[in-house]
Amino acid sequence: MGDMTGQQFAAVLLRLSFLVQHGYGEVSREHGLTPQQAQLLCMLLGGPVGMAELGGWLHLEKSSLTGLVDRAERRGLVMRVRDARDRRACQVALTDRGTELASRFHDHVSRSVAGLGGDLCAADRQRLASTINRILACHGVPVVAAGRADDAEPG
Amino acid sequence: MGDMTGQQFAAVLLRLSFLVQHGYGEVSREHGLTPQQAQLLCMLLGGPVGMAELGGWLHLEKSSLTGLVDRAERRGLVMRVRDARDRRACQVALTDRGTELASRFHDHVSRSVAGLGGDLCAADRQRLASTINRILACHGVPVVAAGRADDAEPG
DNA sequence: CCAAACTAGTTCGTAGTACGAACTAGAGCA
DNA sequence: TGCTCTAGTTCGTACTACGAACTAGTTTGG
Repeated sequence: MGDMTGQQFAAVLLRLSFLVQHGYGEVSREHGLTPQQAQLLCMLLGGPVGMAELGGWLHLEKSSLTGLVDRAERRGLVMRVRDARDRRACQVALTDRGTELASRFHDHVSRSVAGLGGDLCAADRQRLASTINRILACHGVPVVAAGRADDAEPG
Repeated sequence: MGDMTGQQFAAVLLRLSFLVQHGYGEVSREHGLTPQQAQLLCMLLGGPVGMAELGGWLHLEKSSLTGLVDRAERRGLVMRVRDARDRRACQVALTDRGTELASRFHDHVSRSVAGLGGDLCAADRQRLASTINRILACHGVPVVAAGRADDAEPG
């Protein structure tokens, strides 16, 4: 149990990440969403966002985002709001139905993912979270999923 | 810094997982692979595996796996080996080219993901890994990615 | 021994994801 | 006014994933 190779460390992170993603996908599916659509909705929970910014958050090319938003719009979950200042640009906003679905999804997926660490004691969870937060901070993760850089400052 | 809500805990795990997946996708791309193809190749690094088992590991329906293996086979990365015992079944094995690519990818992605925790001290990395391992063990993660349940017993 | 039931994997149709190149339209500046 | 830049869309291609229906082998029960 002495030193750990980088490979071992990486393998652990990768496995956790695949586990979390799998859970995310399952919950999405239960809500009739693809993981990408679910992530989009969660990004919008804090209010309307421009296409360009959204593309940055999701690491998507603009053409990919157009398609994602198109499909969500067709389903009545989001709408494009033309920007009055710059008539080329538009903001993407949740519809009422989208807001409700996004909230339910966010709630459900949070519970589900939090449940993964169910058998850790509070101290372990706290330590885990704070170490991970240190990693995230170093890699400029302002927002990734399930409710942007939300109003929760753990530290 | 007292108690942490489940939501906060979940958000941290989700962000880490999206960060790791993003890195995984980038490295895949640099090797001319999709993340799915890369994961498939890594699963095969330990030797040929039957379609059914592979589907379980990757959480894929059999028809999805057929397609994934088809495309990898077309690219000359894997091949189907008919099972002599049960002539319905087949094992998927890496070709020489596939083995080389998989090894290079695995090496690269391991370095890249391990690098995410670069500014943690050895003790922190060790503690992080062992806590995550506890989570993984409780959720029966025998193998997820980047080199199955490999010959490395960290504890 | 042979038919019925079962299993491994494939095929097909559909929907969604993601990209890059080419394009439209509006904004901004000389 | 014209030139350039930028926001987003369109289009064509490749890939992902699913379920239903199917093929071909295996196993089981009469």
